[in-house]
Amino acid sequence: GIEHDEGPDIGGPYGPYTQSERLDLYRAAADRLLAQGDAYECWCSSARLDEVRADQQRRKVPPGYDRRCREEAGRAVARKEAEAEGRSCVVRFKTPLEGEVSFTDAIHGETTFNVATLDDFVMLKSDGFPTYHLAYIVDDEAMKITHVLRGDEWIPSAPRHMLIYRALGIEPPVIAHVPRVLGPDGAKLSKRHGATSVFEYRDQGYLPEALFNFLGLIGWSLDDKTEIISKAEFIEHFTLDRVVKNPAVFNVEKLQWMNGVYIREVVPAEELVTLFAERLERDLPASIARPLDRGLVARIAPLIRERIKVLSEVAEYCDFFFTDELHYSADELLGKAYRGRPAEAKRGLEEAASVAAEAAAWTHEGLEAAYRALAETLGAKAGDLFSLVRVAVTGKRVTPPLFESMEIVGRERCVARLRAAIEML
RNA sequence: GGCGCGUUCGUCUAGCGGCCCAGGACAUCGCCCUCUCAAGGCGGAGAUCGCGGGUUCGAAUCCCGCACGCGCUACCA
Repeated sequence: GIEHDEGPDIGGPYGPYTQSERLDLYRAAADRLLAQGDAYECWCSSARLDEVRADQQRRKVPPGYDRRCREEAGRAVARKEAEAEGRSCVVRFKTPLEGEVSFTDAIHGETTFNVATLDDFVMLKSDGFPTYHLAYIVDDEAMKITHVLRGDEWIPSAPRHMLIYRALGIEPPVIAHVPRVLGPDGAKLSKRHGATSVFEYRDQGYLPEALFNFLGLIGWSLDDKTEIISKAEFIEHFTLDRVVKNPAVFNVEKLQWMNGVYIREVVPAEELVTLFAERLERDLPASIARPLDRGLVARIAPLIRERIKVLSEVAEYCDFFFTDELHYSADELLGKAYRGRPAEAKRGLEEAASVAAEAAAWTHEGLEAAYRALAETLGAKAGDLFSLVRVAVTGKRVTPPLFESMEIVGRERCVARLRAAIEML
């Protein structure tokens, strides 16, 4: 539910938005830097670069480009080799050999780096495409971007960016490095932990609003107690200075709880009916005719909305409303209460069927009263009798409230199902 | 190897010098409610605020050092 204002897919006033269509812009910026003496062409082969790196590693020396092409002499040699081999060059930034760069991060505050630890990084690749460092700065300037928010793994690159901004005479935008979201094991989110894509959460039945709320509260908080917050409130209150600096572990259990809250308390009833109907049409056995009866779904919704946390649970909770094909065993039917006493169970079911057949009004209140009375005359515990009826009518031991369910299933089908249970015993 | 970032209950977080022998939420445990399951109500357990020094009458909050974790160190982003 996060919408962007412009982009390659929806257009906008600052296109083109595709990098391959903006190559001239990057080239122009690189040329300007070249002309100013803030950049130089590097003709070194990747094979040589690999060697240099391997050697540095061996000598336990900080890795980085050895600047052979930084001076005219070295560059001439490299160029000759390259041209003989038909290779072209890259453009590297000519990082000052000493001094400091500092910038203010909206979350981390003022940070200063010693430029001596920076090497001469590539800005324009030999295929004419820019690296991220050049690309985002050129694009953001052209597209009038005001804020750059990115993962904090980018912090070490920021001083390079400051050097480019300075050389290009661009006023840097607000920059903020946000902490990252980790998997339960403290490592970065990956397939191992299941869902790494928002679509997986959508498929499991998490609502966009809930996921938005949850993600919004990872690394940011409104105060010391707010947990449920709408997108509108979020937009109204969000400030970068309340973003935390430390990484967060993705707590799926809390997401689950929050999704449950949205299902039972936040999403409007009519909307929920649509959501449930769509989900049921997808999850219920193909043998059940589509489209599903929305009126029926609407009656069921209030019964299950407070018992599920994710939409994927809906079908297993209420399939018996849609089909008469119930699958349960005699063991399940008898349960603990009637184990070894099928005759008693049978008697109870027979009486229950009569009560159902003869009940004056087919309402859950009336049914409940009648069944409580029946339990008493049978000398059975109400709960035990109800469980018996529950399995007979729904095919399972865990269901929405029994009498409300029976009211919806209807008298005829309930009686038929009770008789089927008796038959089975 | 170098550079950088981070460190409050299991997890997400509040806290920005005294209101904190640290508050809320999820999870967990117990009780209540109850036709099952949930939901709900009440209550409990759970953090020597990474460690060690300072500064101060007073530090989770300020300063320094260390430890640990993570990141970056590509003609990737």
